[in-house]
Amino acid sequence: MTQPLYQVKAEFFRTLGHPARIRILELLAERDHAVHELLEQIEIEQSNLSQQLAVLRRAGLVSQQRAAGEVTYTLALPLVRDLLRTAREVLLDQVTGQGALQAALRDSLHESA
Amino acid sequence: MTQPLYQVKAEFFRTLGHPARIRILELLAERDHAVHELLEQIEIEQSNLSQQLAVLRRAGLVSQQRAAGEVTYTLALPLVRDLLRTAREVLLDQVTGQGALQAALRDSLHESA
DNA sequence: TTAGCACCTGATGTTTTCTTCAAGTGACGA
DNA sequence: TCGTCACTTGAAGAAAACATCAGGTGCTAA
Repeated sequence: MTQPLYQVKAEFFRTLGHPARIRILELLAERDHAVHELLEQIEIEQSNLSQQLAVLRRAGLVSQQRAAGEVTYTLALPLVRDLLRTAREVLLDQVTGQGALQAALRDSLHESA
Repeated sequence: MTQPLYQVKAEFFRTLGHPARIRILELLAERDHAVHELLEQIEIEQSNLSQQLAVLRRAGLVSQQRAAGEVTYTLALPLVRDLLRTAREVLLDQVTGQGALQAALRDSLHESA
């Protein structure tokens, strides 16, 4: 019944691996949002948004609460903010090519190049 | 031609969203590994491993170098180590239920509960 | 130059994920 | 109670990702 750890991790990352879901999480990282607010920011159909929110709910990444006739979503795991920030850093690193540069530098320490 | 940022991010996370690829990255986070070494640790077929390595290569997450008749893979972006660590923290947070607890605590600061 | 090891690639059938549509629920005001 | 607003759910076809197989490349050593 217990899944291997690397499978849980993979599933977790796959949950983040969707444009709409990333946008949702980034918006929620700023502040809580009602569904209709998310809908304004993200150009997908309402029912599709609901589906994606359901995926995030099932994964335990967001939680919802109903109030004043609207449903508001919250980031269930505050640490996700850090994860998103780190991911941005990785992508920045990749884009500026510093990744390759650092690797080359590191190699030059124990190669004769 | 230029893809929206959230799509790039989603693609990035999707690349991490596979059990074998996660294992590869975690092994490479420890130290460089030759393909046959990876094969010993991960229970998939050789050709499948190659496919997954190709995915990681295309995504720019790993790089390969040939030496002494074997191909060795390296983590191309050192920051990926941090990302994997943060992801572990998030999952730990989720599992211990501290996510919900922290959220409740945070809420209790500006609600009257 | 041939053999063999280490690894990569392309094609193919299968599973999974996505999007969309249609129908459904639940709270609230008229 | 009826309608409506805000949102969710289920089903189904389309698209993407996977695993596997067969064949291929490149290096090394005999």
